[in-house]
Amino acid sequence: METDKKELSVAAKRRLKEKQQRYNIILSSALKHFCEKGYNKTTIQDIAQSSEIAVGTVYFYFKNKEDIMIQLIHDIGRILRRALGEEFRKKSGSIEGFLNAGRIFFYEVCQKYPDHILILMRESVGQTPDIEKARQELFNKLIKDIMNALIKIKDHHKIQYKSKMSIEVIATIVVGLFEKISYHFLINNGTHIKQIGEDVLDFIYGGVKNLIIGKLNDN
Amino acid sequence: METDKKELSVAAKRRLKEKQQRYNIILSSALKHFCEKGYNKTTIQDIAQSSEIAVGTVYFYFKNKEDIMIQLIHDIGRILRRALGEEFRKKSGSIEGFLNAGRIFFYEVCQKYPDHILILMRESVGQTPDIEKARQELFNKLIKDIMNALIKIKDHHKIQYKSKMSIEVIATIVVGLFEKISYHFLINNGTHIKQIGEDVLDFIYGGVKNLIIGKLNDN
Amino acid sequence: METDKKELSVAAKRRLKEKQQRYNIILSSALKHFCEKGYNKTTIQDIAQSSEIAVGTVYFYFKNKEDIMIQLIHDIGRILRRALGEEFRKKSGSIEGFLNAGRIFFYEVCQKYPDHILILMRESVGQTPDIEKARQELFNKLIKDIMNALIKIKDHHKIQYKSKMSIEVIATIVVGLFEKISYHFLINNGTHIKQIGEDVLDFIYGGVKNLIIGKLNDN
Amino acid sequence: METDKKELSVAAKRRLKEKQQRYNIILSSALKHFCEKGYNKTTIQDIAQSSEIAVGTVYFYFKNKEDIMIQLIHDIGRILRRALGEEFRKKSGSIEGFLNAGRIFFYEVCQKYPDHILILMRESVGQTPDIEKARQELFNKLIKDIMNALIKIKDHHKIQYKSKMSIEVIATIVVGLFEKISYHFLINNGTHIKQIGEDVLDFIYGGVKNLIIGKLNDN
DNA sequence: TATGAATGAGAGTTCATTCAT
DNA sequence: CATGAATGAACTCTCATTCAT
Repeated sequence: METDKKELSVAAKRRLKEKQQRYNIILSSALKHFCEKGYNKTTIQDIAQSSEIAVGTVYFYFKNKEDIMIQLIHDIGRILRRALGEEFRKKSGSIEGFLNAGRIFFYEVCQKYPDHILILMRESVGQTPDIEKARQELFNKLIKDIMNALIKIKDHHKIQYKSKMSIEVIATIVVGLFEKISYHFLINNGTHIKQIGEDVLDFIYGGVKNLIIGKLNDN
Repeated sequence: METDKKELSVAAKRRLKEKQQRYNIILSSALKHFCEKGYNKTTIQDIAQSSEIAVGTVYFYFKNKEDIMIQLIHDIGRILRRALGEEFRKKSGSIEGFLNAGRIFFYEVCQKYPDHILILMRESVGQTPDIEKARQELFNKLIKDIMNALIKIKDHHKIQYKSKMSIEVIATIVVGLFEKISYHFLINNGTHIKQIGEDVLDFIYGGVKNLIIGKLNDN
Repeated sequence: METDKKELSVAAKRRLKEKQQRYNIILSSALKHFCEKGYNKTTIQDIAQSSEIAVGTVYFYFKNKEDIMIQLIHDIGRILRRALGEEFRKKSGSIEGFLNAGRIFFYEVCQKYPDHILILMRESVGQTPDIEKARQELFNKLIKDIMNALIKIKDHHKIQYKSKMSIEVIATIVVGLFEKISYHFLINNGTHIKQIGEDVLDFIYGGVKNLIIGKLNDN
Repeated sequence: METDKKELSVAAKRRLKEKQQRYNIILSSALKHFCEKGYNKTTIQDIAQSSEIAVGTVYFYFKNKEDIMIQLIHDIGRILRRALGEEFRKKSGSIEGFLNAGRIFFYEVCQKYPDHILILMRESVGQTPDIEKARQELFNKLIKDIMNALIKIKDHHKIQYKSKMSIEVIATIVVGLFEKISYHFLINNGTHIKQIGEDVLDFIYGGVKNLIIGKLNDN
């Protein structure tokens, strides 16, 4: 009896695991196709076929095609924010931590998840209102994360920002800057990354310095 | 005979003018629809209807739907590069001219052509390979324009850039930065524009200063 | 052993009762959904969900979706024929009993089972051949019930009908008449029911009188 | 020149006529299929195929499948109301004209347009809200037409109706009665029509007589 | 040049039914 | 008995493009 129960439980666990796996397989199939052919040219058939399931099964796991893209954006958001959040926390309040987060994005996230970045920067743009909303929400969250980091920098380094908009401006600039840079250099060609990265960080450092009153003495 | 010819010539002129007008009407109808509904959701019938012509006529003026978007991107490119080019030429080589160009983009182009900017930044993204190509070419030209301006600054101010990539990095950053900033602040809401604009220019100025060796003494 | 058997028997009874309950829950869920959304727009998943069972379980109790509708029609038939049969029997052969049956349909069945009536009059119409068959069979039975009542009236009141078709015509008319009346007045709005009911019965009475030879003295 | 113009005009007329013909072909194809297989089992492909046009062309003439059914109902309405209206007008106000209209429906409309009647009575029932609306509207118009005829009878014969609802009740009954009768006898079998028709009219005559105060002296 | 009816491949989505657990 | 994930055929509808007039 006990073994029976255990076996059942094991079977249930396995089924649950399989379900989660299927979900992930569909998502990564979609990611691959969206990158290769674009969102519009990718059909549900394509996704089903390379996931080795029936078309209808896709609709068991996702509400519709749009929903797949939105979940993908959420995934990317989780990856990005976790990576940046960790780095912000390491040297909380210091400008170094801030620049390190940029380094992480540039050297690690973009290298490890180029497809995800491509989805976020290109394939999810201008599709449907709901996808646009998900994209915007993610960017707004990123901007807020960066604004929080900038506020901590203010307190830690005992500085002031030039205007009440400066924090939002810096955060927005940094996000746009990384968006373009990652797209321009990583997607088109992957050379001189080290040098580019350092230049970008120098640019940001210079930009931030020029929008504060006070000095960023490193501790 | 002569009078006939003259009459024909007048008629021909009128026809030519009408032809040009139709072309422009189609383009501006398309612009409007692409902004409101996006490229994919806009149909040729939509464009024909609001241009008050037949569907078939659209195909006399444009090869296909894709071609309309591409011509639109070319238009936007002409507007943007003319505005920036003029400004670069005014104070050629000086950092002020460089920053002024940014000011012009921010205060004039974005205000005057918000729909065009939206097309370039969002609706033309991730559609077809040829559209993507046109978009990329425009951005590359803008980046090159800026790189040229930066080279002139180098000569004029007698400075050096930190690395051989710096010029390209700065140009790319500036384009991406304006892309995000214009989208984030101008499209979403139009408040505090003056303050934001100055912060952005300060940021750029700081960023550039941090990527050069030498001083930007205003001659 | 015996106790075991008894326990089993109790359990079996309970299971049997539960089974019957499930069957009824499914039927009433289907009834509700068919009325609200129509037969075609109602899915098995809808029915399963509001019955709080799994989709597969529905197929244990019913052969298929069609079967659910057919059982529903049988149910409605049972309700209707029981109510009318009782009334016919009470004053067997008298025209009063005949009119009373109409009264019962109008004042009691329609009030108590508006959803069932809606199913019979609208939602079961024009769906599948088998459903149509079940519907027709029910109506034919009703017509036959009424024809039998009319025959008894003939014998009891010692009258003749004008033609050999008259009985069938009256029966058919009465069914169609109630169908439309119930739909028009009870489903759309429930006002003036008393007055309408009396008018309807007067109409039927006048109609019947005009199709017989002899007098309907209430002896 | 003139001949040219005339030829163009002729061509234009022909094209317009062809367009109207296509519209009618689609409508009659749909009518046929809806009767044979029912609304749900009929596909747009079916209709397109037997109209010898492409699927897309159907959507040039009709908004969607629902729209085809609704236009069909409108057609039926026009046929019915024209036939009845003519008859009502012939002997306006007399009970004979009223009964004659019934005769026309029974002996002519049902014989000439059995498929249309089947659509109205069965295939259009319980499909979509908009179809149901069109159906209801038609029946309501018919009921109103009959009510108007009954009012004229009141004035002409100088009679009163038993209650304020009587007119609406009679009209509703008559519509429902013909609905069922036509369906029961014409669709199932077409025998004894003459006898049935007379019985039905006698029934109606008796019913009406029993809901009025005064005498229906034939002028 | 201009027209607009016609095309038809192809898309997303639904859902009754099955069956291994 | 009950479950619910999986199926896949079938449907409606779209729309860029063509071409006879």
